[in-house]
Amino acid sequence: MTVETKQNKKEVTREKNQQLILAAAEKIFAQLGFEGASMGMIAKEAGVAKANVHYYFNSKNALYEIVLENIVRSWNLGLEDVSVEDDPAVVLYNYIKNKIILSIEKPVQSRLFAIEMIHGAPFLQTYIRNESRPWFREKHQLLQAWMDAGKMDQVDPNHLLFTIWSTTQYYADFQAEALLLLNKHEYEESDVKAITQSTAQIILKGVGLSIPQL
Amino acid sequence: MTVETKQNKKEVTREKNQQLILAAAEKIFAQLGFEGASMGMIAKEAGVAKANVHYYFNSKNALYEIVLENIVRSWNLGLEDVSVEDDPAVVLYNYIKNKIILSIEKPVQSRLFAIEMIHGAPFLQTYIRNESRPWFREKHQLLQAWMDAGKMDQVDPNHLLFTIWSTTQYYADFQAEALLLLNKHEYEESDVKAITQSTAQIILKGVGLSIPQL
DNA sequence: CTATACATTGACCTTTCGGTCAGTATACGT
DNA sequence: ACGTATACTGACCGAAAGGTCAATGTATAG
Repeated sequence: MTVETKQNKKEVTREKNQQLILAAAEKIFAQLGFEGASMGMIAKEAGVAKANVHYYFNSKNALYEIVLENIVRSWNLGLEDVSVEDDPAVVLYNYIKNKIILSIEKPVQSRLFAIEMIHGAPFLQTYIRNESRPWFREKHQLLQAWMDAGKMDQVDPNHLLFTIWSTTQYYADFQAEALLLLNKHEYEESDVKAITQSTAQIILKGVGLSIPQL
Repeated sequence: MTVETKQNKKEVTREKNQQLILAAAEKIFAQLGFEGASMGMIAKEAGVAKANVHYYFNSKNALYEIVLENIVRSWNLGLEDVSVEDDPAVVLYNYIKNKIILSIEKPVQSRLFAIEMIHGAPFLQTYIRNESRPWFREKHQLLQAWMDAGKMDQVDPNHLLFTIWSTTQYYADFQAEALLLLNKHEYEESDVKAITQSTAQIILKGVGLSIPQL
């Protein structure tokens, strides 16, 4: 028997219920917004009593904040170990591809983040200021270095990043619009391929790169 | 004295208050979402009694629906009188430019539409199915015709339209994020120019066109 | 086995919401 | 000037929300 495998039943239950509540909260919040969601609905979705949700997470505000920060932490990844030496075409292609996959697989999280931004980032303001901004500046410099080295066109790095984010997140946030206009009930595997191909083609060619051969 | 200038005071007041309420509703709904907004807040913002809001608009649902439909009607413009004979570079550049101007000038409306889509388009579903879809198909054919004529690259027309929408609306919907990362309090005239330039450059070049000289 | 600390819950409290209504004020037609 | 249709409002209602709490159940330590 491996070490550390043993956990007492209380800890297991605690962990399980917290995860259950967090998952339920993510879903309900994204579906109905912060005000539209109720602690009762979250409790029901998680399969626990309402008072028990308050036992683990003091208030609705606290629960919402934890859900949001979890999401931001998992989304703010990508472009981590990249240097000026790398090929921008490969790096950007993979970044776009991963963002699209994330949008298709975790649309609920993307939408929750979008709602927070639309409302003016009341909960995430300081997080973005302190955590996202340094990351953003770093990537700005990386892109600028590539441009200065003549590896890609001169484009405002800020807006290039915004363009990548907006185009990829669109398929999660505006899924309802996209599916209605495409006359589909859900994205299929072929759609994901087409989205990735089209988006990468436009953006990469748009900055003087071409889709890398894999 | 010009004809038709004369209106009785009641009609004037009626029209004025309705507009006041609609403007207030647009603002409050966009700021707080449907559930977050309250009829009391809308009344206060409009400077009338809550019961008076119900006098003009029967229910919160009805008010929200009217606000939404007004927005969609004014946003679904552009690309109207375009034919295959026109230059895609000019047409797309103007379309992008106008969408960006609209996003900067009416961010509240853009956000309200975004919230509706994020929630799965509960109110606008039939409108999009019946009104937007034919428009969408038409523009799809227009783009396809340009591509078949060799006037621009072969790209999925659906995703090209989605790309234009997402990149332009980003600056309204995610204004909080953009401004925080750019370390600004509001967009300036120079930003609008830069946004238009960068976005048009990437997208137009991305589909084999170049920014038209005006 | 027993005591204790933790987990869970139904019942309850206060506040706020959408909506109603009876009554008052105001502008217009006669 | 007067009566009527329209505009407007304060007061009120039931429902539902977030949150609290005392009481009960349950797993672990000694």
